[in-house]
Amino acid sequence: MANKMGYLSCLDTVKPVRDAIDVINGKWKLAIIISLGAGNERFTDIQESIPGISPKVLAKELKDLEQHQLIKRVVIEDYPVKILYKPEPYADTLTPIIQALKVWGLTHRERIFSKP
Amino acid sequence: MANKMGYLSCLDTVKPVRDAIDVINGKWKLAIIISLGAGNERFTDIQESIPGISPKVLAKELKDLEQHQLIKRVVIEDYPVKILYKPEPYADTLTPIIQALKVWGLTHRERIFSKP
DNA sequence: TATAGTACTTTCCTAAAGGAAAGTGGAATC
DNA sequence: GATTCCACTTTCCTTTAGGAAAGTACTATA
Repeated sequence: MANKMGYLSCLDTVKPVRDAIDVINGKWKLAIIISLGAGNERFTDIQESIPGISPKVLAKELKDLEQHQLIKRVVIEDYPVKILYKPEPYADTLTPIIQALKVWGLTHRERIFSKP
Repeated sequence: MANKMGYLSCLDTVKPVRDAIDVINGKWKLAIIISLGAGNERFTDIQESIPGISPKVLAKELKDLEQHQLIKRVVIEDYPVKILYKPEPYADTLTPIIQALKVWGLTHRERIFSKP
């Protein structure tokens, strides 16, 4: 039996792209990964390195990223206790995505400012 | 004067990445670009090629993408009138992002299913 | 004793995203 | 005359994202 669809299938690309988007969705997740990648480890440092993020949102996104095994929360039993967030090696696999978005964002901004 | 920040700056990456995310945000925009890239042009074809998308959402996202000059809406004055959506050349610049997301999505899914 | 820092949580609120279902208006087809 | 196709729109509703501001529990420091 022949298939009856009049449209062209694109599921082999749409589905994995959607899977990726479901993990790194929202305004903040990649920014947090980038900040950790730059070396920030403390809650307050991460917060200050990302302009506009509130502590509530940061706390929630950190939990999400931990669940996806992209970062880990490390408790250092000093006095006082220190809490560090570190990227897991798995977070490195996001580098191509971050790079592609960075390049595109830069040229897009150029385009917008150069042709009004 | 020295700077007083205790955190590491990552704005040179965070800002362009956020710019890009602001354009391709949501669950559907990249899927639509992919569908058009695969050759779908008609509203109903696009809708059927992307499982789960509703006509309301599709109509809204198409308008967004047109405003960002990533696609164009073409009216063909036949009887009856035909409406075609075509990707602009600028949409091709998203290919590296789509590719990176596709690759990541595929390996992520493998990872999830192979290690429970 | 007072102030400051750390890592959050809590409350309250608004806006945006998005799903479900039905409807619309024309033209074509049965 | 009725149904179907196309490209949407409209309405209603729920969920999610996210901002603002204040609070908390602990410790350290002046």
